[in-house]
Amino acid sequence: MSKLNKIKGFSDLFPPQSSVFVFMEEKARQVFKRYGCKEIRIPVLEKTELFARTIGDETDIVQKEMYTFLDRKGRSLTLRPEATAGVLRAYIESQLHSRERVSKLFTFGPMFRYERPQKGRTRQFHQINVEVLGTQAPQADAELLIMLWAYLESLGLSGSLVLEINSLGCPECRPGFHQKLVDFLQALDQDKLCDDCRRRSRVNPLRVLDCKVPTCKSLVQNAPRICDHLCPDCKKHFEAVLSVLEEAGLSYRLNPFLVRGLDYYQRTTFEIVSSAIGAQTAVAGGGRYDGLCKALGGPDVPGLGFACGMERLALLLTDIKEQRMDFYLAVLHEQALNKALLLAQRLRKAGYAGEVSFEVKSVKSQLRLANKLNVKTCLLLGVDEIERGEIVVKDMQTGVQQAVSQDDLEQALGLNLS
RNA sequence: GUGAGUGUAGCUCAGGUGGUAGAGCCCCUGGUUGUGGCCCAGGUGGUCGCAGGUUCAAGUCCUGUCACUCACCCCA
Repeated sequence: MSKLNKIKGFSDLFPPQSSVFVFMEEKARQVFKRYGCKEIRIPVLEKTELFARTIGDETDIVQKEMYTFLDRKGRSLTLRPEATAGVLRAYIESQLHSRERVSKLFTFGPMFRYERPQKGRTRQFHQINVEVLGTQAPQADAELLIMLWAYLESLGLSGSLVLEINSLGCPECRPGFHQKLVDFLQALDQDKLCDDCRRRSRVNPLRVLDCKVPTCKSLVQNAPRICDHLCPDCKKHFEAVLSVLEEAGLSYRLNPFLVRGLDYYQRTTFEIVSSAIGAQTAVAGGGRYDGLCKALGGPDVPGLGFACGMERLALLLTDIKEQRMDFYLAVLHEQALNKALLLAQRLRKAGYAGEVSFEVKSVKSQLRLANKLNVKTCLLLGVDEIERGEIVVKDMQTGVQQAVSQDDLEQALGLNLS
C-alpha cells in the first residue's frame, strides 16, 4: 500500500455508515427545532488561547491532546477539541446577547483530540452540541435534559441509556468542599490508593472520586460528597432541576462522583452513559457553565449545554436502513441510450429517485443490478420499445411487467408505487 | 505516554512438526431468442504488512519495523 493513507484516528465514512450520521443530524434538527434551538456554523480552527482559557490549562485536553500549530504568520492556532469555546466566542463576538435575552444554539461538526484511538474514540470525532445562553433558571437545565432525552428517543435509543446527574456547586461552595475532600484524602492510607490517585489527590482531587480501580472506589465511598456541601443557592437550584425531571417523568441516577473534564462546569452536570459501547461509556455529557462567558471577556451571561458523541451513538445505531431508489432504467440497445437518459430525467423532475444505465448490457445483468440496488421498479428500454414509443415497467417485488406509452411513464410509476 | 493482542484475496478467515498459497462471501460471465432474487458452472482478484536474518527451501522460525485493534490514562 502507498503512504497516501488516512492518518491515525481519522476515518472515511461510506454507506451505510455515512447514512447513520445523516440520520443523526436529521433527527437532531427535527427535535431541537421544537425547542426553539437554532443551528449555527462556526469554524473548526480557533486561536489556541481560546481553548487554553476556557477548557483549563491543567486539563489533559489542553496539556497534551490539542492539534496546535503555527500558521504562516507565526500565530498559534488549534483545531477545536470541543465546541463550547467556539460557540461562546461567536456568541460574544456577534453580540447576540444584545439582540435576544435567551439564545438556544446547536451545531454539528468534527472535533480533534490527539489521543490514542480505541473503541468509541478517534482523533477526529463528531459531536452534536447544544448551548443555551442567557438563563440560570433550573427549568432551563431540566428542559435541556428533557430535549436531549427526546432526541435519543427519536433515534430509538433511550432504552439502553442512563442519565447520571450531579451538582458541582459554584465558586461560593466549591472551595470549602474542595478543602474537605483534600483533608479526607490525606487522612487515607496512601499506600492503598493507586498510583494515579496519589497523584490526582494533589493535582485534581475531584478526579479521585471518579477512579475505576476497585480499591480506590471503595475507599472513596465514604468521602465527603459535594451534594452535602452545596451552598443554599446551589442546593435550591439542584433540587429544582431534579423536581422538574421527576414531574416530567425523566428518570435519572444521582452520581455524587460524577465530575467533568473541563474546568468551566459548575452546578448541574450530567452524562448519558451506555454499557454497550466499550470502555468509553459516555454518549453525551454537559452541564452548566455560568461564569464562562464573562471569563472570555463577554457579558456576564449564564449558560449551559451538552455535547453528544456521534461516533458513540453510531455504535448503538446498527440497523439503520438505507433509503432505496424508486427505479433503475435498463438500456438494451445503443439507440436507446440517450432516450433513456432523457426519460430518467423526466422522472427525476417528477420527484422520483433512480439511476439509468450508461451502457448497453444484457437484460440479465441489468436486472441483477436492479435487484441489488433494491429498486421498486425496473424500466427496460430497447429497440422494440423505441419503435413503439413505449417502455417496459417491471415491478421488482411481484415480477409483473407491462409495456406502457412513454408519455404515461410518470403515471405508470405512480401506480406502481402505490 | 503505558500495556496486551492481531496483520494471508475487496470482506470474514483456514493454512500441525518449514517444501512454490486455499475456502466462504462479494464482484463479473454463462446456464434463457430481451428478464432479477434461489440454484448450478466458470472466471477476475494475493510480491502472505514491510525489511533483514537462519535454511537447499520461510505464510510458517528469529530480529527489527510499520499499521491496526482493545485496554490504561482521559473523555463525547
